[in-house]
Amino acid sequence: MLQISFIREHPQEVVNRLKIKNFDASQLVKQIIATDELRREAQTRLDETLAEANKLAKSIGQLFKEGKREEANDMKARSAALKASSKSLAEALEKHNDELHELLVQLPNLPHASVVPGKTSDDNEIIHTEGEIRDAGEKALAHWDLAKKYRIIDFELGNKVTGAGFPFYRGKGARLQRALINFFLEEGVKAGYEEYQPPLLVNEDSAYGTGQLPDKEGQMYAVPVDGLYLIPTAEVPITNIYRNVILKETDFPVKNVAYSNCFRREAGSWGAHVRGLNRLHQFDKVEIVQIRKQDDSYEALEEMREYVASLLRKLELPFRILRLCGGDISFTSALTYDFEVFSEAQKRWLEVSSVSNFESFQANRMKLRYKTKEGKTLIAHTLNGSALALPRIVAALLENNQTENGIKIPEALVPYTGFEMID
RNA sequence: GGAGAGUUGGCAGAGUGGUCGAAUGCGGCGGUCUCGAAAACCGUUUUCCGGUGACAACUGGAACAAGGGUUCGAAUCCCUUACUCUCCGCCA
Repeated sequence: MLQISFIREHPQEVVNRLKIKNFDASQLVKQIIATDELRREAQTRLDETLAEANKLAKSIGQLFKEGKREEANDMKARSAALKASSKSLAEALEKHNDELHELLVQLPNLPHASVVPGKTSDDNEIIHTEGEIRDAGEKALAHWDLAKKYRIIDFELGNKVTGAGFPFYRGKGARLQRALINFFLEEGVKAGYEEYQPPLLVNEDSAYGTGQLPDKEGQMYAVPVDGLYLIPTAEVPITNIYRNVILKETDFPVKNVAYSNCFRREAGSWGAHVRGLNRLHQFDKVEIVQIRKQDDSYEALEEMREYVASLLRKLELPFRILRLCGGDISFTSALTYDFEVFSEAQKRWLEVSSVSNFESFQANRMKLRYKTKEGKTLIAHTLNGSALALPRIVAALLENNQTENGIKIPEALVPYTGFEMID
């Protein structure tokens, strides 16, 4: 959510910058400013009425003490009238507040100056490519075939027990999952992140805080009887730690890493290109979250980008980094880097990580602030990134490392798996 | 799940209808003292929304778990919800 004060002072800039995201904000901004004006008027009138009522109540008390009962009773009548009008003013104010809020949440975050216009993912800029792409040859198997051949992931069994998109991992497949999770967490801790193990279900306030509600309600599994939601990413509980919090300067930088299962309904997004591990309803992911002061959040973003690159390097996977164009960047993000690894049997790039700076967009909605040395209270900046999501990493590891004798585990991972080959 | 008690400022903890945004202690910040530090002493210390004015300042309103109610007036009385604690039951 953008700050109302910013919109009020820079309406044209908001409209111009949102054009990069192919979002026509001109009407919305007009409505927001008009509603804000109504809201402030109502606030002023309510305050005046309440001020009078407060004064009156005080003098009534005084009169009672002095025994002037009759005068007091006269004033009571006036007070009652004030009460009625303050009530209707309060209702009007609340209505304006709600309306304003409803309008504000429709406005996407402003893109960073480096974000280029564009319509779709085809317009994303490839800013870095690294690693060797080998020709896996005609006989190369896709990961779903490899999974079956080595009996390490069982999709059919998942279908039977739960449904599509909920596979079983077994044997060395399960151990590979566990190894990757540990590897990612250990690397995160080494890089200065504090490890958290969050709840997998969150309440409505939390789902709202990071913007899953109301925008992406249909994407989350819900437990309505308890008012809870299954998290689509650890970002939700981890960022919500700081909901309604005012940090001190000395608390910075906040760097957290968390592993969680992630649950996504992915309604209506199934098809041939999402076979196997390419898209799941339940998957594993290690997430990094940073909270920064306003002046160094972009340094943090670059640091996170380099960190994610270092993970892929250690896993010896060929990857590239994209800077998302205005049309592909998310509603809440100001600047996003996507990481894709090349899957040699499918012969396509698979997105494995998304690293974003949300600037104050999330923090404003969550009321996450910090106090400067001078005593000013500012909205913090939030950033997060996958580091990393497992399924597509596993898909690429299986496909890229297949040999006649089995699947070779990258060296960096062997201490975690305890084996060098899946065979 | 049953019975009872509770939820106040960063923390501890007063406050049972008006003088309470809220005592006191601790912590934090600034200062005096000191070569420096500790101790002591002095001062200061929540947040949000408005208005005037604009690096300051002044001023109105709101918030004592959340929401609603009673009352001229609520931290204080009533109701609902959430959470915490104690005892019992159940249990990985």
